[in-house]
Amino acid sequence: MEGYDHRKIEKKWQEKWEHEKAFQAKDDTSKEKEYVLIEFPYPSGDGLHVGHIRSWTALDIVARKRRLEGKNVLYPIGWDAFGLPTENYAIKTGKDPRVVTKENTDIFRRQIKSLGLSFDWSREINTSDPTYYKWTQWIFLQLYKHGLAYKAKTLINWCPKDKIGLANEEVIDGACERCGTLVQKREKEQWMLAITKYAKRLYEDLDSVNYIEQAKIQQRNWIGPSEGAQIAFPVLGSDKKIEVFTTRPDTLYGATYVVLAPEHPLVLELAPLTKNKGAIETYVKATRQTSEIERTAEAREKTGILMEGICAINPGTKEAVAIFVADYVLGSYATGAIMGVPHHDERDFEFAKSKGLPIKEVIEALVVREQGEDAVKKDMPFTERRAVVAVIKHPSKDKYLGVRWKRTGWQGFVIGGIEEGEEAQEAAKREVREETGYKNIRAVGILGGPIHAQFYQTLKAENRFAHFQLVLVELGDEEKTEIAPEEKVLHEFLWLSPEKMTAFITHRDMQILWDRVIGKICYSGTGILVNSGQFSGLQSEEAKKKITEFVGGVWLTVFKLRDWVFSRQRYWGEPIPMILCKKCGWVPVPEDELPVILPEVTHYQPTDTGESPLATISHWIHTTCPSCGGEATRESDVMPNWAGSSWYYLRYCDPKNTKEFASPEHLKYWTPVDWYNGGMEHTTLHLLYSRFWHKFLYDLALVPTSEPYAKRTSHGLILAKGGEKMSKSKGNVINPDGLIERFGADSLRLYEMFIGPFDQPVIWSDTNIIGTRRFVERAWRLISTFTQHQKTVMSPEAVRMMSHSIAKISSDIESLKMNTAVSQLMILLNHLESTTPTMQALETFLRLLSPFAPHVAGELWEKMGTTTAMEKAGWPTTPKESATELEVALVALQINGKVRATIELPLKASEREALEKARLHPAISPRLARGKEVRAVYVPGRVINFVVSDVA
RNA sequence: GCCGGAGUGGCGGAAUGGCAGACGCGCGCGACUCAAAAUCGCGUCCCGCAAGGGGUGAGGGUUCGAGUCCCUCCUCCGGCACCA
Repeated sequence: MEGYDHRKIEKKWQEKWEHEKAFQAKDDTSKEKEYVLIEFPYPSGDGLHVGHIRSWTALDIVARKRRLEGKNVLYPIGWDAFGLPTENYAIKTGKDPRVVTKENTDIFRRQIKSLGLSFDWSREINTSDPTYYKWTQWIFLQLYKHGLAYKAKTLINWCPKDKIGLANEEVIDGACERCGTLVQKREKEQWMLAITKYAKRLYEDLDSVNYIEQAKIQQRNWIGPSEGAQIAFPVLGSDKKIEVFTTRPDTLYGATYVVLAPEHPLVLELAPLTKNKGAIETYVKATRQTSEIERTAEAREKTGILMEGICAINPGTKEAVAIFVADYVLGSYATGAIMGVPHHDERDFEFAKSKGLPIKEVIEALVVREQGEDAVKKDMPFTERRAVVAVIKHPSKDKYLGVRWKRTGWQGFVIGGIEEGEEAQEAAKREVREETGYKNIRAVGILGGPIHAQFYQTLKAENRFAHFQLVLVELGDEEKTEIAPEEKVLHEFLWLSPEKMTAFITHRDMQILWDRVIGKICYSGTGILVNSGQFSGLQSEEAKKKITEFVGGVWLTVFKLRDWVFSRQRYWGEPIPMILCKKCGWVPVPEDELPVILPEVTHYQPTDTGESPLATISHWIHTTCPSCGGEATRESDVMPNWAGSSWYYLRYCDPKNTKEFASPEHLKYWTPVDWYNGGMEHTTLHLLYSRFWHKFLYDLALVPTSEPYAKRTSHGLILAKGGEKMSKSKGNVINPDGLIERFGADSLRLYEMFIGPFDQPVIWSDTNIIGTRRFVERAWRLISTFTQHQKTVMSPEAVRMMSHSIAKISSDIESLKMNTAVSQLMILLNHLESTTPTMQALETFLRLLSPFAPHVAGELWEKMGTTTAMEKAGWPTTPKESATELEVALVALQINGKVRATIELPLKASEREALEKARLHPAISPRLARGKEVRAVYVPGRVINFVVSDVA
């Protein structure tokens, strides 16, 4: 027997696949296609990461299975080559980024091939290749021509030491990634892409795609729609209006001030009308210099400045309200201005308190019970009741009396109805005496206004509409009188500290009242309007629309999503194909002059002014205007590295096309991507950006589908020891080359699939790879010693094992449960080893193994001397009429849910037969005899459970 | 704070509401060997000699039966975070 030599075998098969172009996708539209995609890598100097292997092997298994199933598979690879690390390396070494990229992609290509990944190398693309970025620039021009690319002033991250603009991902905890200097904000004109125009569609169309739920949720949160009203507050003595956005127009009558964001244009317009213009301008300036960490620091006190001498009119109350400028209001969200409603918004409450502004209650809480046995019954009238809630303070300690109702589990306070003509305080005293027996009530006071609750009163079988008044009761001492016995059994009492009480309370209405006792006055929920003119008495939902209408406001949806800052003051990216003419303004480069080639430079350092190194190349920068022929300059900013990756999956369909980014025929055949796997870290940037570009191209009828990816899955990260991310700087990166050399690509592939649930993060460990290596060796030993003397007919047990394995592995691959698929392969091999397998069984095993460990499977297949080529043999399927008809199964016998024995029973056994047999079992019959059998449950093929009372 | 995900042996982890710990790593014992490695066999949740009992972050609930479903809470991880 020849030993298993992974080096020899893997080299042989990799050469064979390369030579035969085994994985080239044919543009053969007569065959059913499958487009399987992984995120193309950034070719960093670190080489391939074990994390790449996890994702790519999983989809390689999918691609290989699809080929065996007869599909025409496109599984492409390329390079997302533009980007910061290469540029930073170039700055440090002076080496041309093109050369660095070439070196790195060579390393990646060699490593990928050594893993036996079945990529179609004939479609390899590179985003930094002019034949590729020509089309990236072309798409940008289309965006510009359709009004989706525009220039705007934005704040960029500026490192004052390196004198360089930083991308968000280079800012770590508010400091420059390289030198640690605190990052400042600097204003700069930048190209922007109007992704917000697509916000609604990007949000709604998530319903039409098969993404993992978490990715959908994250994108939805990121896009962040929010419905509300835009309401104008006129500025007194001026024709200006402050437009605020609010989701709670029902609280308008409680708006006691308005706030403008420091960036709001009205700030500078209104400042001259104020008495403190200078101070306002100083505040605005100061905000801009505040660093990111300071601004977002936790528990930071809200700052702001009053615009003295001017005020606005609350369109509801018609009263004058103060105008503030404060940086807790964001300039980039909604209208950049808010109305301050301190009583019903936590942030406004905090601000109003620090500025001494009026706090006005306009909503009384209404809690509607919607689930559980006391949920409001629809179509049933309400009976109204007034009630008191008595919060009783301990005579000496800082404790309050908690009440637990034994029957329902309701936990709260002493509570009771107010009788006809009774005062709330009187009612509270009476209830406290009756329920608790406390005699010496020292003080009683009403705390705040009423709150309301709607629920179903189970005892009386009616819908209740209760109005609670909170009464605070202090005791003189702990002396008690005996209470009525029928009261006594109803509840128990506990003295609780304020913290314990917060956890003790079970119902929301009681929680709201308790909040008042511990000083939380602000209530941000909905309820019934008060102090709101003609709207008083309405409920929040109804009042929202009515008040908006009354003050001439607009009901609309705003999004958290911001437009995409598309400029980078860098070198290693696609030049933005725009020209600034002194006469004509911004003029796009004519399409027939594309690509605008990224010129070679001598140094890659950005300039002191923060402009791209391109700005210093005068022969490139100075050009003529395509429109008027006059003097003009090129845009020196480049695109972000999200640009090339926003459409690369389209280029794979037709990578050599010089006339179009891809031909309509090829796109029609190959798109959409059927299965796209990538990291969760790309959910809100890359994935959203490419959906945006795709939808834009769809609107121009250049792509056939409205969504690029039909299905999206995600792999969990592979972490280094201690749960840290692997990075070169921490020196904890695992180089796969050594593992492939020692254990072989097949063992490594199997190990990465076996390491844990595919979608969860795992911590890398070197020791366990020995397990999959042993598995491969055992398969090798078993099959390479195979002789023709083997049995030719499978035992029923073998048939069962085989069909179960086929079904399990097939479905596990589809749901990326690769760890249990490998486990099943191991179980199957264990079985084959312990029996005398048939040739057919061994062949099926190899076909199941081949997507996971293609080299060794191919070699053993060949060794078996099978006449059909493995690719032709196809993916195994379970025989239609399997042996399940006759099957017997192990059935657990339980007494009161506890397993006492196991017996073999035919699947088809009737309940009577099964129970009869079970009752006779030595572990069962004595136990049945000792008690009284109440009932028996029979689940065929699974379990028999005897419910026995009074078992001794 | 808000939105997700996860808590199961020494470790990675299995388990359509139906025999908890599959499969693998590690460990222990044995076989082979002069010996070791490799390989093979057996064992390996906890308490107990055993019979038996206990056990899936904690506490309740639903069910004949709960790791799995419901409620309350704790811990860890990820994302967002003054979004009006």
